[in-house]
Amino acid sequence: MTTIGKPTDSELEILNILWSKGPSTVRDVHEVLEKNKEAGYTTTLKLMQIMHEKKLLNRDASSKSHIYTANVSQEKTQGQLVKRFIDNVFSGSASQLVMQALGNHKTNKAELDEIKRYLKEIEKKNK
Amino acid sequence: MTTIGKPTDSELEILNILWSKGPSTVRDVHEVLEKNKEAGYTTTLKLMQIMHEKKLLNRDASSKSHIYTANVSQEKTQGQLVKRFIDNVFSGSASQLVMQALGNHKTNKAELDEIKRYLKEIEKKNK
DNA sequence: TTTTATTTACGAAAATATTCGTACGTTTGT
DNA sequence: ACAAACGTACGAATATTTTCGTAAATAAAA
Repeated sequence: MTTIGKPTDSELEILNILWSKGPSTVRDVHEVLEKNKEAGYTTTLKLMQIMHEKKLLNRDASSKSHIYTANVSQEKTQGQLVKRFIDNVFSGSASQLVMQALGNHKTNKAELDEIKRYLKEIEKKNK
Repeated sequence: MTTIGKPTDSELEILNILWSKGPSTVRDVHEVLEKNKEAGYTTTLKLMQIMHEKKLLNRDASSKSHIYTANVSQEKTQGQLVKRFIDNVFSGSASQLVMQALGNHKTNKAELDEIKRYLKEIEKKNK
């Protein structure tokens, strides 16, 4: 298994767009990015080219406007990022992260219920 | 209130040491760092000097070996990092982060119990 | 066809983070 | 007093990430 380096913040923004919108051109992605921040078109282009070199993205170059797709799964990437984050910030303690996340973010009832359901599932499996 | 920029990974390593060991000299910190990775002494020194400039650290320069302490609280810093992380990686959904964290990290029973207790507390407050 | 717009490729500047060498002062040991 | 060890200050080299200008190719419009 080849371990892919941590995507940078900018790369993650692009991955998020591709995960949510599916196959997209540079312009598609750029238009979404522009909603939230100033950015030049060639900047987005360059980033996506680099991500393609790094195998973070696939591209179909058969038409003039190349079409990019994420080449890493959202779940797996999130998992890697969470693991690293827990190690860096909470010395490896997942429960500390969980409590910090629940404490500061005013979580609503629906979310809490979902988490409780999830906890029960885990406990069932652990038996 | 002055918002302090996100500490880099290296800075976070140093903060973690200071949070756990309390007031320390550069050498103290450096010896801990060395256990986990190659690092030159002046590199650690420089980092801590920069962190002092940025007001991340306090220092007492009254003795020859300056004594540094963290100038940001662990809880608050972790909170800021968690918030940013949730925004960047989970589009603001704390519960998604929680489930991802619980799912991948094989959490043991003691930790799960602690989390359940914590959930109950939150629910009580929300009433 | 000629011009205009769109897109890729590419190099390099700018910004940020990390690492280290060296000078110089202070303390410690001989 | 002298040398060795230790510590800070500081500039600069590296590395990494982000940004953008410009040229060349292709497509679309006039």
